[in-house]
Amino acid sequence: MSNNFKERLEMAALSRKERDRRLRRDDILRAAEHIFAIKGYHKASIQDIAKEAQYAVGTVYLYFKDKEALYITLFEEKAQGLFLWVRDKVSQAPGSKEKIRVLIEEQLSYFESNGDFFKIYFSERVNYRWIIKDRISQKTAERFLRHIDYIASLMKAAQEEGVIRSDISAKRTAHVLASMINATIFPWLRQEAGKGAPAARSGGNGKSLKEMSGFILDLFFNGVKAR
Amino acid sequence: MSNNFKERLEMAALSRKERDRRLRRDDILRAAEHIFAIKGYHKASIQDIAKEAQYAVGTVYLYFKDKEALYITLFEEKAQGLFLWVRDKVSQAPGSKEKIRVLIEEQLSYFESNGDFFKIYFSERVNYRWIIKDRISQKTAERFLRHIDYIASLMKAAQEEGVIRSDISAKRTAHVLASMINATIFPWLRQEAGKGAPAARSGGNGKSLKEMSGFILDLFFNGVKAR
DNA sequence: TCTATTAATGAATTAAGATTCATTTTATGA
DNA sequence: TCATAAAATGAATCTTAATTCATTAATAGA
Repeated sequence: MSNNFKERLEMAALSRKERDRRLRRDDILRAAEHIFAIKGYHKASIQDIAKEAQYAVGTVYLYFKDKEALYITLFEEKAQGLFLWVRDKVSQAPGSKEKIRVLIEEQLSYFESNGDFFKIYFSERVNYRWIIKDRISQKTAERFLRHIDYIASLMKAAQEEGVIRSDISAKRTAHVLASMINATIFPWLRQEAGKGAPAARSGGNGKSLKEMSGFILDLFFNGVKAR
Repeated sequence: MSNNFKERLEMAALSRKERDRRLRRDDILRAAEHIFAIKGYHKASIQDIAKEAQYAVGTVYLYFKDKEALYITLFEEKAQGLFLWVRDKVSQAPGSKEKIRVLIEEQLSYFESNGDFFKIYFSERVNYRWIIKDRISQKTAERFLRHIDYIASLMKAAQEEGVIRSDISAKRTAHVLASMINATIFPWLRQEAGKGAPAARSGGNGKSLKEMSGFILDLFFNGVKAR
């Protein structure tokens, strides 16, 4: 959780006690992340999470209202981290085409180094639950749509720069790009799924996840037509 | 359930009693389809389903071993229907390019006329659950991968015909196409999600789902690059 | 019409796991 | 060191909903 500069600053400003509390809370979040990644939301029990974090069941409730709140907090913090990370990197890239390249590359890169969150993200976020009303679905849908809006703004800029076609909706294009990223992760995830964190190791096609960004960029820009 | 020719033939061959039993089973499946679509697997209770089907709770158990079996049966039958439908239509199309067009179009078309299954499919199938081990995840993953393999075979053929590029993996391309279809459904689904079955009505962009196949085909073949 | 057989019913039972809270442990500071 | 407050514990409780099964209703054949 406290993994970026801003948060470290915040931490320093807290009292000893508050800092302690934050540390324990983060222990629990970390444990939850791991358990949710392995079992999924419904199969993960508070017992499992408490054991993993080496606390008693009751302690978990001292830090989180209930299981749902624990899940949502975890998801929000991690997703926030992903989006801040990606936006930061993209903002540093020069032109539109380069921004798109960086977007793809850094999103994959973040996933590659956050194995457990990665699994959670994929088993929930992609879960097109616009239909269903519970709090978790609401939150994940919100987050996702905000990300799509951001990508759409990049697309818009790229259209204005004449880098991509202007005869297609920026938002729809954003959806397509986001999906292409997922699609490419798919087969990679399967082989990695065998065991442990998917991070770092090089996959069946001898490629790390990040290395696939070229493939996505190519397909996104040029399509599949033979030339 | 009994919605195709083959099944109607099978029905005719059964005894009165067996036919009766099949009819009731289908009542329950139909009710389950609706309830699962509204609430999702976990929130849907057997009570809900029984009430919807106008049977008692116990009756449901006369026809299905448990909730999981009910769900899997439903999913399998519907997914089977989708894939048979699509394959049939595709097989009637002439060249590779045309087959791909028909694939996209008919998949959208099937969804458009099977609203509830459509919701279930999207809230479960896309749920990249390679990670998680329960029976439902296994089944949906299996089905999905079989479909991907089928699409990959179309891609392979298209490569051999020189219709699409040969420097990219057919399977990865299949994943990308499948995802593009989903991506396009996304925004459409959101507006439709408001209420009722998503079928038939024309969406916010004034387009029915099926009408979007042109957009997908274009993007898939030509990419987004300005020309 | 009258059994016997089969099917349907839904109240009662189980199961699983989330949540509480009285008790115990640890930390603080006088 | 001791008294007090804060934090942690985990067995007991509560919830929710799946599953069962003794009872009732429907059906079929004699």
